[in-house]
Amino acid sequence: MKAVAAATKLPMDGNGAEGRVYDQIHKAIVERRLEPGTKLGEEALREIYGVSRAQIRRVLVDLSHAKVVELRPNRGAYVAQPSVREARHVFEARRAIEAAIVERAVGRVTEANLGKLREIIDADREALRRGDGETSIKLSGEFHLCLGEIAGNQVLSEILDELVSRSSLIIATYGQAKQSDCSAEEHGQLTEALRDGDVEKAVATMAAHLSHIESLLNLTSDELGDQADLRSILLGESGG
Amino acid sequence: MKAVAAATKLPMDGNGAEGRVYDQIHKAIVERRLEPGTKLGEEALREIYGVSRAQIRRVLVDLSHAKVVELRPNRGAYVAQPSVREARHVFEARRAIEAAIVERAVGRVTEANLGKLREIIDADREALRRGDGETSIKLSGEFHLCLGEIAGNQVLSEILDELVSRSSLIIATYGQAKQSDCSAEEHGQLTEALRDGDVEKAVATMAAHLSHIESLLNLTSDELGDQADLRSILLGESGG
DNA sequence: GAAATCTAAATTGTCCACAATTTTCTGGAA
DNA sequence: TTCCAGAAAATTGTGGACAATTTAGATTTC
Repeated sequence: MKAVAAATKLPMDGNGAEGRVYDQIHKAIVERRLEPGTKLGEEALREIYGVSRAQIRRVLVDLSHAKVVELRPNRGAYVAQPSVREARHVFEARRAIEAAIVERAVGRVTEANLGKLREIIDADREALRRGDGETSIKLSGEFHLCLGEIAGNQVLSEILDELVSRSSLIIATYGQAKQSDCSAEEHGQLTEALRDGDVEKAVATMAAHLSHIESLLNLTSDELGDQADLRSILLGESGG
Repeated sequence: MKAVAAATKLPMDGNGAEGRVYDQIHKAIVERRLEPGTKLGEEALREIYGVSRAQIRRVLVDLSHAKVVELRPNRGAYVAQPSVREARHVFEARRAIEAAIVERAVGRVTEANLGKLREIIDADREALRRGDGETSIKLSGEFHLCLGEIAGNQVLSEILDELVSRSSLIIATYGQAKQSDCSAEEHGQLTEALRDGDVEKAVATMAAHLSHIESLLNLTSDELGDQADLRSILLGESGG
């Protein structure tokens, strides 16, 4: 159950102190322990991780390339706050990329692969059962990355890695509090289609799945999620 | 005719000295003035551009994220040498990405867009006529990036930017010396399909076009192009 | 002569002090 | 009180000095 996350080599994976710092910050962002917009001060990070500021700066540059951190010149690094437009574009890109991945995966999937996928789905169901949304989201991402690995195209996998990470940030920004998560069920259907070698069904299921996730987001506002939330809360609940 | 290249904002575009250095090195690599595998020494670059070594290092990190430079720890920066496998994966990824881009472009293209595309094609034909392969290749890439802009999805555009740059490096590494370039003709067909709003034809033309480019490469060897070239030259021309 | 070993030079990696910029704090005027 | 200007503090940006590593060259050995 060690996961699939580190499947495709990130810029600095595990290499020395910088790799460790990169992994920890990246993980904290993707797992939504760091809220979008949070300032990542160099001195604070230096103290936390006990490395030099130069190393922190290098890590922040790498994280900014992964699009989970935004570097504002002379003003520091912040956990990225994807715009509504960016959110839509990311999901559209995922539909394109993952369609291609699923197409390839159908012709290459092995029994071992199917077992791995089912394992992730089961763990996801278990997490949902006990109300562990945190773990569920992580496992859901893992399912997609695992599919990327099965497809056997490193370039597509790396693109997918980035898009899945960004999706986490997007859900953190625009996800509704009360969110019925049907990922496990849809992942199950996808796995069945894969087992049956049914390309069309697999591709269609993936497309529907991604659109479903996107439809659960609050992407109506032109600005940040917070504002939209505020308005809908004030208009809807206390009746102005 | 200023081009479309700087359409999507790269990590450091134009910003200060670093942006200038980034652009110049990136351009030199993509335009094949720097051979794959060339060492990019920090001291040499520092002297050439008259900036500090720290700035050079930052630029090299950025270029490595763009996959046109490879950073080998403790050994320096080198112009990337894509493997055969990577080359195949890049073109496969391009088929996926550009199919999505063309799909979107069909519903959004304006007369002005079509004019711009035809302009690029005409310039390309003109370059080919006078045997200027250098310019032709650049314009060919520009055509694809322009299409990306028309599609209006920033995420897809940025992915495409990277893949087009990498394609240049791939062609530099595996392209045959004598290469019949039909890009302009195929770009013309694509533009017509776009004008007619014929999604299927446009997507099919793009897929065929990319496969055509890939088929002109020498991707038979398991290793670097140089070795394959050497063998085929020795076996084919002087008859061992 | 070829391979291996040691030495010297060159190159990359790291840290620290200082400069430049932004942010925060303070005080005063409307 | 609210707004604005100026000073102080905090933060980011930059360059250079030094350490660590790699590369190239010379010497020795078989």
